[in-house]
Amino acid sequence: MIVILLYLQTNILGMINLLSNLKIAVPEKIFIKDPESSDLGKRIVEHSILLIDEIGFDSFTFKKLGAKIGSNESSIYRYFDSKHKLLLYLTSWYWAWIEYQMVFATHNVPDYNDQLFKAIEVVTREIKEDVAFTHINEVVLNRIIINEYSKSYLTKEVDSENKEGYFVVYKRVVKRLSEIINNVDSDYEFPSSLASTIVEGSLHQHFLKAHFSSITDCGKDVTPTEFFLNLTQKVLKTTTNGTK
Amino acid sequence: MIVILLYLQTNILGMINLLSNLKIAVPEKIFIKDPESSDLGKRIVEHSILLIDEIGFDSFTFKKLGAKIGSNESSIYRYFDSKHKLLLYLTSWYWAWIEYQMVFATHNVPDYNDQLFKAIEVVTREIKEDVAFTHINEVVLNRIIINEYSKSYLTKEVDSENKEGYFVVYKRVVKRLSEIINNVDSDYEFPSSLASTIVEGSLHQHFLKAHFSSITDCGKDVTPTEFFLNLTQKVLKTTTNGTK
DNA sequence: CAAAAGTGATAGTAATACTATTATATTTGC
DNA sequence: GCAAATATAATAGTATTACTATCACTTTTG
Repeated sequence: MIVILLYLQTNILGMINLLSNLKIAVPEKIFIKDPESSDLGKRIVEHSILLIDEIGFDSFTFKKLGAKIGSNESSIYRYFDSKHKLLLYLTSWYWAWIEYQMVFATHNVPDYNDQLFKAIEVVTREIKEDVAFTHINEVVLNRIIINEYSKSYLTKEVDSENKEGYFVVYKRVVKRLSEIINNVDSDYEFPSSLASTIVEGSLHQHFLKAHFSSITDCGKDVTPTEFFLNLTQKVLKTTTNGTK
Repeated sequence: MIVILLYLQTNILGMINLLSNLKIAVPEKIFIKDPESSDLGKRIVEHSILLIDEIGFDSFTFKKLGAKIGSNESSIYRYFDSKHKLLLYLTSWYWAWIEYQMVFATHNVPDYNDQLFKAIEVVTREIKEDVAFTHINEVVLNRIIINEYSKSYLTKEVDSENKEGYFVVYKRVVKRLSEIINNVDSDYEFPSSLASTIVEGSLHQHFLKAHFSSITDCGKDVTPTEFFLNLTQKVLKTTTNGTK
C-alpha cells in the first residue's frame, strides 16, 4: 500500500485544496504500473471512467478505450492485467476517496451522534459536483460505483482476490462506520451489519431511484441519506449527549 | 403472464404438496419456448442452475451446458435468446416462488405484526432444504440469487427490459412487503425503501457472511433474518395489537 | 550518449455469443 | 397408418473479445 500523505496544514483552505496534495492510496497489486505515474496512465483512468459510464462495464473493452484516448490496446495492458483489475482500481480509488472524506468530516467532532450523522452523509450522498482538481470525475465515478460496483466482487475469484487485499479499502470504510455506530450505542448488537447495509443499501437506493422507482421512496423529495439517517436514529439508542 | 393456479384445497397436506400442483409463473417474454413444456426444457433449467452455481454465471455458456446435458448448443438457443435471458428466467422463477411462500405464510394471519414477522422470515432466510418435487433445486438456486442476481439488472438495458416486464415479480415481492410494513405502521415514511433494503440487503448479508465476514455480524450465531427483524422492530412503531 | 524504459503497431490465438442451414427423429392430427 | 408439423441435433460460420507476443520507434535517464 502506498502511504496516504496527510499534509495537515494549519490554514486549510478547504477539502479541495487538501485533496490536490493528497494521493489516494490504492492497493498496489491491483495495477501492473501505477497509472498515477505517467500521463498515459492518467488518461487511461480518466477516460475509462467516462467510457464505462457511457457504454457500461460489460461492453467496455481496452480496444475501445485505446481508440478513445488515441493510444493502443497493448499499451493499456501495460497498466492493468484486465478490465476487471481496472474496475478494482477505480472502485478502490472511490472508496479511498470516501474514506478520506469520512475521516475529514468526523475529525475533531466531539459528539458521537454528530460524527455518525456526518459519516452517514458522506457514504450515502449522491456526488453532484466534480472536485475538478484531478483527472478523475467523481460525479461520473459515483455513477459507476452505483451501476457496476457489485460486479467487482460477485465473481468466483472473490476469496482469492480478497486475500490479495483488493477489497481492503471498502472493508475499512464499513469498519469505520461500524465503529462510530458502536460509539453511539455500544449495546447495539449488529453494528457491522448495519454499517454494511447502509453503505451497500445506499448504492442500491440510488439505483432504484433511477430505474425501479416504484419500489423506493427515494426520489425528488427524499434522498437515501434521509432514509438511512432516519433508520439509524431509530435503530440506535442515541444518548442525548454522547460526547467523546 | 401465465396465471398462477391456486388450488386451495380444504385439507392441505403442506406447502410441498401444494407446490407440486402449482406452476410458478414467469413473464412469458423472457423465454422463446416455455422450458416447462418439454423434457429438454426442464433439463436445461435444472442443469443450468447446477452449472452456474459450479462455475459462476460469467464462465457459464450454452455450449458447456449442452455438453453437460448431452444436448446441443443450438437446441438451448431455441428456449432462450441468451444466457442473460436464462438468468432472468431463473431469477423470476425464484422470486415467484418466494412470493408464493410469502402469500402463503401471511395468509389468514390476523395480526399485522405477525404477518410482518413471517414475511421478513420468508425473504431473508437461507434456503437449506430442497423441496425435491420439481427439477429445480431451490438450495442451489438461492445461492445463485445471492451471487448473481444483481447482474440481471445492473446492465445498460435495465430500462427497456423493465418496460418489457422482466422484473415484475421481484418488484411485486418488494411491494407486498412494503404494504405489510405500511399496515403495521402507517406513519412510517419510507415503507418501500425499507422493504427494498430488507430484500436486497439480506442477499448482501448472506454474501458477506460467506466472503467478507469481517464487515457483517451475520455468521454462525446470527442470521440475516435476526438482523432485519430486529432492525424492522426498532424502525416501526409496532402497536401492541395491530389486528387486521 | 548509450542503455533502459515507455509506447505503438501489428499479428495471432482460443473462446464467446451468437446465426444459419441442413439432417434426423418424434409427435400429432386426420 | 401416414403425412405434415414440430423438435432436436450436427455442423459450419461470423464478429468480437480478451488477451499474448513480437518488433519498431521514441523518450527518458544515469
